[in-house]
Amino acid sequence: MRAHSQPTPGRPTIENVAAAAGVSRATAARALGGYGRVSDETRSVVRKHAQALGYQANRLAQGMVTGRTLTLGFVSADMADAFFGQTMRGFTDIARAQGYDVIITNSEEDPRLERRAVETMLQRRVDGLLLAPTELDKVRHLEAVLASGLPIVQIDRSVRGLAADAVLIDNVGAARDAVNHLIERGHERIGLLTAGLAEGDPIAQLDAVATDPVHAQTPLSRAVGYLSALRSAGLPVETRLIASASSAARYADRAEAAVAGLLAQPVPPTAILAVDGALTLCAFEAVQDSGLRFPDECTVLGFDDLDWTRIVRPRVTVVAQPAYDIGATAARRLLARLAGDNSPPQTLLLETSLVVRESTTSGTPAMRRGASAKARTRAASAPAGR
Amino acid sequence: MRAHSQPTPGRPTIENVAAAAGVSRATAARALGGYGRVSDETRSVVRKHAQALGYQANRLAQGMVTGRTLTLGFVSADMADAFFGQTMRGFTDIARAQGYDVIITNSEEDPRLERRAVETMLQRRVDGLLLAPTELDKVRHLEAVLASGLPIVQIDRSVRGLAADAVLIDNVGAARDAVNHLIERGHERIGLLTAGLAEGDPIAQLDAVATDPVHAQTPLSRAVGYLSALRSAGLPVETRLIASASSAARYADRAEAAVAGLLAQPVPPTAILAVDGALTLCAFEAVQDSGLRFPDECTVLGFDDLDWTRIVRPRVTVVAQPAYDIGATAARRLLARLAGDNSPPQTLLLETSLVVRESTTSGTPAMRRGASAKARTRAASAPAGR
DNA sequence: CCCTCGTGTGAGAGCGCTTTCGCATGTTGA
DNA sequence: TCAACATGCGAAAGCGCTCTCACACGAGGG
Repeated sequence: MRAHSQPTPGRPTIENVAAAAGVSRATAARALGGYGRVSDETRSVVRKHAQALGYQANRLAQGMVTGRTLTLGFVSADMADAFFGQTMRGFTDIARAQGYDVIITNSEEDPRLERRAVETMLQRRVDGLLLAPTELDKVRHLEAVLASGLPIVQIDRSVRGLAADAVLIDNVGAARDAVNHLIERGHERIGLLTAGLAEGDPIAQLDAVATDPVHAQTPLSRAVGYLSALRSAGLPVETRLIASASSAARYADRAEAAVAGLLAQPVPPTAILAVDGALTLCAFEAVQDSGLRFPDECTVLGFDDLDWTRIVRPRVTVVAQPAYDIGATAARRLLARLAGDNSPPQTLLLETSLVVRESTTSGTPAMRRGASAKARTRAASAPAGR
Repeated sequence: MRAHSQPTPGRPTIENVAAAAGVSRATAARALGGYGRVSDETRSVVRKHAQALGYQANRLAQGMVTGRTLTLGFVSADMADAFFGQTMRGFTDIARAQGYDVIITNSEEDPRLERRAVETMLQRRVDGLLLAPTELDKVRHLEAVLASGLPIVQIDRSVRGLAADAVLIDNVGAARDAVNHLIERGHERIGLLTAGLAEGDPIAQLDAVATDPVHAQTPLSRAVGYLSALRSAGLPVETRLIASASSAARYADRAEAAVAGLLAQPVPPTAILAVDGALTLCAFEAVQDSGLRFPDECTVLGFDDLDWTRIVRPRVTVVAQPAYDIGATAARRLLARLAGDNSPPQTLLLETSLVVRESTTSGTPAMRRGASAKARTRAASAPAGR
């Protein structure tokens, strides 16, 4: 009763097209799919009828039989974030050019959500997966994914021991360069605003991270660069110049409180390095509200070249990440894997650039205060050695 | 040869699970899918084996037979844009909570790309579609989509005569409120930075838009609100106070040139209303570079409450759009349609808020210059009447 | 003139799943 | 004790497509 009274309950199928064109299903499929052999005449007839019927191939069915869905998955941390927004754009631009569409989800930096997201991607039979991993260790579920033959490309961070490509920046080097720039400008008392440090001695933690900074949370790798630059320059490393927002409430009040702590010291830093976009914003606001003259008494050098850093006056020197290129490069890597490239996993480090602006060059640099601060500092605390 | 020697060429199927559990395919499917009748014991046995095998249901196959893919499509204009980023977030958050994943594409405001994107979504058999339409007229392809039974929800703009839900803001009202705020603060010479006006008399164009501002490009609807506020207040409307970036290179140099034109006038405006996030940024930078004192000699009131508007000093008064809520509301609307709601199409107008900051309240308002400017203006140009 | 070959086409299997239908049980009420 | 029914399960169809295989046909070589 229900079976045959609805000849076209939904959308036209290739069967309908074939019937209209007076050929078999197989021929119609060949004509539209562009494979096998079909005469030119048949092809154009079939196409005409497909057009007339408004036929749209069912990609689910195609995927079932070919085993390819022409779909990629992207497990981002937060797609409303500027960095990931740019990355997504780069990724989808390249993917689309090759006929791939992208399913995008947020992990919100929550391992449970990430795991669920990856499962969904598997169920949807994506051809490849882009991932900003939340956990950098003991990630058996990702290894299982790779084992099943699904290529993964990581961005922004990279899981230790996972045999998957990664597209990153040189976090340690970028932070080191930034701090060196501050040192060249005469700063000797440089604060750090990072995220994800646990309770206890931050320097010990960072030295632990330093043994393998590539497989660390981004803010910590950058913190390692900060430390390294100070040490190379022979500057003392002070625990109380290191502030960290808990990674849980990373972008919230914790960061504000952390910076406030830095600035409320008897001898505040003359510069603060903030290691991601949100923290940079936070540091800038804190300095602005602290009563210290920006940038003369205390300046900020941040990560991520967001709009506001070049809008405020004086403008803010930042480490710019090639976010779009990270996405684009990751897409190309993934597509290469899909095309059969099975060379050993690569970790690509993209170039960052230090965008020097007035916050670190304008007017009187912090040298004057820096010098006096330095004297007091030396007296107050023993140089933090190794 | 190839047929049976590879028992598990890819991932385990429900057949494998059934075999392992010693039941039929049908029973295994029932146990895992949570439909039909299965004994508790069988269910747990099947689940155990599914777990052990790492079974992941094939959503393609499920989609084929059920006709539902649990996938939604989102044709955004530019996912790297802050407004759309927030909207996406709201949309996906709500969708995911109901088990839906989202395929996201950019139209780049290009009708051709939009059309192709919509086609892809159809081929992928999405259950519903979210769209920021690029063309607001003669959109037969969207009508065809609706006719095929696929629900569409529009955001940010709305196609004339399309029987689909839309989640928008009251652009005219928001702009009018903004301009009224400026007028209350004593401004009488208010410039407009919009986009998408063609060559020729801008006022005539806007009056045409005013007959149906809901189905107009967002910047133009807001321009209509600007005009309306000026007229209600009895202020003259001057063509040369209206600047427009071409919609093609909307966010590029054209906008800069347009603002520069505004500011280079013998008697520049004391305030500029910029009708979207990018234009606001542009206007702010232009004023900053113009030599005019901001905000005393010339201030800016913008759309979209982006980071920088509250970072710069003095901070900038803006019309804030509830971008996240737009996405979330649209998702709820779409899900309601999927749940069977077939009431007549709704157009939901979400509330904007005027975030008043120092750019329009600080220090000496522009009244002083405004007064003298007014005198000169009246002399120089006839009041632009209807 | 027959055999081979290339070309275009159709028949049919099968991708992994859901869902209907019917059958074999076990349970209940008269 | 037997009809009536609920319960759990398996067989099999079918979603829309791709792709292998076989077949029909005409052209060309021996």
